[in-house]
Amino acid sequence: MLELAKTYNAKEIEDKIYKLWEKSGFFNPNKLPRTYKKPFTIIMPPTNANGSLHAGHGLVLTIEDIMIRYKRMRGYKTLWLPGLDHAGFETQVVYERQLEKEGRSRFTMKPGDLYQEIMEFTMRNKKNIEDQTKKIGSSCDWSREKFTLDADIIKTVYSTFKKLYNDGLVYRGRRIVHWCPKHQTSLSDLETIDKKQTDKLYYLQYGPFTIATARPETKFGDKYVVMHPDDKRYKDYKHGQKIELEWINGKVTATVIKDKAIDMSFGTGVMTITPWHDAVDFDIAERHSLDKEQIIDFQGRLLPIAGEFAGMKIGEARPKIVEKLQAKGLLVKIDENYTHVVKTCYKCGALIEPQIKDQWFVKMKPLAEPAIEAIKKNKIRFIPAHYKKISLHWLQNIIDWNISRQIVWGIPIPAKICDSCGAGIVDIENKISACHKCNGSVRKETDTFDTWFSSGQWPFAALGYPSSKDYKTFYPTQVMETAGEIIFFWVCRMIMLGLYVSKKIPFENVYLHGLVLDAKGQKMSKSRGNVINPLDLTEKYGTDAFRIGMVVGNTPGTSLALNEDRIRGYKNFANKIWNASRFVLMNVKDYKPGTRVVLNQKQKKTLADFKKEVKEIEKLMDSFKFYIAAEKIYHYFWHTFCDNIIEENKTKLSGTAKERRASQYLLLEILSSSLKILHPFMPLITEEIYQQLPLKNKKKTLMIEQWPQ
RNA sequence: GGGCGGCUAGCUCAGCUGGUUAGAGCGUUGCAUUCACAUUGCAAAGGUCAUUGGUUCGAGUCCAAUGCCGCCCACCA
Repeated sequence: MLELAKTYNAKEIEDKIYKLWEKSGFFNPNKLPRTYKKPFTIIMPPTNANGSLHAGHGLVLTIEDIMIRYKRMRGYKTLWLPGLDHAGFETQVVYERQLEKEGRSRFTMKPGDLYQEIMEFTMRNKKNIEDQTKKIGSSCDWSREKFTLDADIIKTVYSTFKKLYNDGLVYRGRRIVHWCPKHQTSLSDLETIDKKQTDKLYYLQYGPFTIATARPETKFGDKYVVMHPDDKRYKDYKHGQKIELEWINGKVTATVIKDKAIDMSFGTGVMTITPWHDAVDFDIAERHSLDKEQIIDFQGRLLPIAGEFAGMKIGEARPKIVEKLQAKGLLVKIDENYTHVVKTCYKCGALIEPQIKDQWFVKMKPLAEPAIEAIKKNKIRFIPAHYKKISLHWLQNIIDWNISRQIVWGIPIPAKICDSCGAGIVDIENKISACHKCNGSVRKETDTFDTWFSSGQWPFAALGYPSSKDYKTFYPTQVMETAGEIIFFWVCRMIMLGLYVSKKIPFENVYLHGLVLDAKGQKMSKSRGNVINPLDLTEKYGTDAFRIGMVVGNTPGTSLALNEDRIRGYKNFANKIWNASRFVLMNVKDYKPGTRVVLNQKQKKTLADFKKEVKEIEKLMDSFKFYIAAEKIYHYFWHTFCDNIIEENKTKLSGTAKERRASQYLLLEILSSSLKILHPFMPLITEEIYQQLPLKNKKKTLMIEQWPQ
């Protein structure tokens, strides 16, 4: 039937078209015609399985689908592999909030039960996320969908862990970590947020010295007093010298330590250290092999060393301690306006309490070096380019990565811990029953991996490293497209782990999009109540309008203010496409595809101009400038094809038979080719119209049509 | 303390390796309408391209400095 409904209704066609594609099988590269040889692969950033799609996902899916559809039309064997991320800590936090609402707590549950519940929660979300991904029109290969907790993925993650361990790049270390007292887990340095705040700075009398501190409640165990070796004010005190002095809870013996980490211009140039609860102090203590003592427990309460204050929360204890110090005449003065930076948990905002804990660390410098090398040699192209500098800067200053988390929702760390010497022994087969160092008894490690440790291996793991056919065919991949926000969390780590395990860069291009903000340019958040659900927009304006609206003028790397008017404008465009196509279809009913026609000079030029236009768009697509390409197509279709070409040919359609045929040919030619170049951006409407067009050598779907030459 | 962006029409933003009267969408104003489309057409108004200096025959585009705005990184108690 060469007819389109009088009015365009996105809802009526969208589900139908998606089903048509799924049925065609062409999402799966193996089912593409044989001529599609050269692989083009994008591994989709695995979606967090803890909620539903947000506007950012809408952008990810749109941009990646544009690349995939374009390359498929250019004859590439395209694979777009979808995935789901268990998103360890993120998901557990979401689930814990739910538990809280129900008046339950993870700390009173059996770990196994909690794990089961979160797994069920995740599986419910999985279905939801898949349906939503389809609504965006994503042409990904569902037959290859992976989940970060799939058995084969865990196997790969374990073998990487073992390899790192054997190479001496994983160690279990008693080191200071970022501890969230609310979530009862350690975090990596990327998972804390610096917060500026103004507190009181207390100057305390410590024997002959005056020391400054913002945290008097940590000072009970302080028995080292540190100063710069070049500080002339304290030249009479010698390194290692012992001093008897009266402190909060009685007499202590302090030892003088000289260390260059001290800033002579801060306060009095002298400080005491609390190695258990401060990273700088920890380093000083390590350098001089000093004792370290825990003052605050993991729940944030003072330990018996605090004497009468034991058991108190630090917030409660602080004023009382200050009171006592004052009573003892040890409080010199208080600076009320002391502005400093504190670390907070990126999820709950709780103050991070540094703690010393045995954790699994990955030595990063040896992993970073090959990555730095590859990036410097431009083996990986960053879009936009300035991310190259950003990545290099981070990699060059990288510190060891704490990959253990004290949560149940994740991949268990396959290891045994020695009860007597505390050694950690990697034990993937779960066979080791005694410590290889001291022969002590061992217990199973209960920590899980940082979720980024598994997602950092995603490109090769999801493709079935090391021996699958897919891995051999599709790896390394061509493009990694994700949010610029997670360049360190994810992209850099994928580069490092990819190079380390597979010996290859995991992707040739990194395309980083910016944040999607609300219409006013503010970050979307549930608490602000300004979250835009992409599916509301596709519902209201159609998926195609949403998609092209998301990309036009949206430069990679910069944030996008998602204004509804923007999407509405493209709904009008979809309507324009529909009506122009309807007009052409109405006028070609008597046209036989393949008929010979004679074009006049003007028509020949029109065709030639169009070809030039296509070439330019092609160039833009090849250089990842979708934001310009989309606008160009839009402009051509509306203001050249509709406003000029159709108008010019209207009279000829009612001219001589010869003239009519020529115009029919021309209009059909440009319309069908325009639909092809529009297809990556607006796949649903273009497919629907394509299905109605009278063409010679028509393909089963527009999706596998050749890009116009 | 380091680093990275941005500053172009009322609003949101394009403008690649420097080259004729600086662009788009939305908005605004006027006119048109039984023609595929009012989810339309035609036309118009609107910009000292943050500032200053430099390179150049020529700069929104390159260089330097300055000023705002935003972001990231960093162990100053």
